[in-house]
Amino acid sequence: MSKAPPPKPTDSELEILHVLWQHGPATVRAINDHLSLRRQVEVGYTTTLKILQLMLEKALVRRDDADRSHVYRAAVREQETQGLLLDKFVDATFGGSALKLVMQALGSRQTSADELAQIRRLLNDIEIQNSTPNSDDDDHA
Amino acid sequence: MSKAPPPKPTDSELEILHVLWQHGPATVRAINDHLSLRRQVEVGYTTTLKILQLMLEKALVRRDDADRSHVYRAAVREQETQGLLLDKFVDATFGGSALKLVMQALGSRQTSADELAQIRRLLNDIEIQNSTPNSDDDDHA
DNA sequence: ATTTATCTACGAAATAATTCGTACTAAATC
DNA sequence: GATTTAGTACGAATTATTTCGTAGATAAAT
Repeated sequence: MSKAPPPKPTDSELEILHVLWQHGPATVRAINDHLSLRRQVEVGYTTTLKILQLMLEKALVRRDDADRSHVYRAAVREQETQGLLLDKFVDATFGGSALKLVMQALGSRQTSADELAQIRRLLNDIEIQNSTPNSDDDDHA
Repeated sequence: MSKAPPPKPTDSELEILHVLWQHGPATVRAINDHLSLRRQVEVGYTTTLKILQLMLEKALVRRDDADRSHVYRAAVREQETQGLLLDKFVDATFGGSALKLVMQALGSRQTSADELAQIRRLLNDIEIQNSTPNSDDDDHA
């Protein structure tokens, strides 16, 4: 055995992952600049560097150290990571019920007609898939 | 100024709140028993006690210390607390887009026909409200 | 009346996350 | 070539969270 799955990123790590997902591979300097923009208080350069080094150990990022300025890039996918975090969050906050989460998200918040339409479309897709055990594997009654 | 809103509960605190929301006011002993059931490793009694004492300071719970065994009860509502946590989570994980969260929650997970129906009903309600600006404030009946 | 059990209070260790300072190295500039 | 600039590495302080041990008090049991 060799590959443990990458662990859940912390808040700071997630913030960095967002930058990498959005802008692609980047140097510490570039990442730090992005972080400092989206904050009220600037982040210290070595703080960002340190977190990236820890993320490297955790295999959340990879780095290219061919040049003096190392270039970091995300080693985990956005959707997968969000899904992982979502699972934990649903368990901890909504006792594992994704339905409750969705109801809360939609109910206690302003949702535009356009967004509602997108969700309806998704619901339709899901129902089609549920009622169409199209090929080999799936539920059999 | 006097009332700061109660802060975001930590994971352990949230676990205790779940017990209180579900079972109502309870002693440390009773809470600790519930926690120990839902775990692989038992929780130390004084651990639970300590967390409850911290929660009291944070105003997340109240306590009745008339008897020797103090009785604790939640001081924050389930929905409000979940909403608070949800907001933070949506910001940190989905860049503030509740839509992305809902799509992810519904898309990457098995959702039953019954649940889908409930969500549809909710969507209908929301659209009715959106298209019916009946009056500025609709609170209190 | 002792002893035992149960409870609260509190100090403090262990762990994790965040932050930054300092040392060192290498490139760029003068 | 010397100095300034920009980078990495790493130790360590700080803060938050979780955990538990121990002391002291009170009730219950013997």
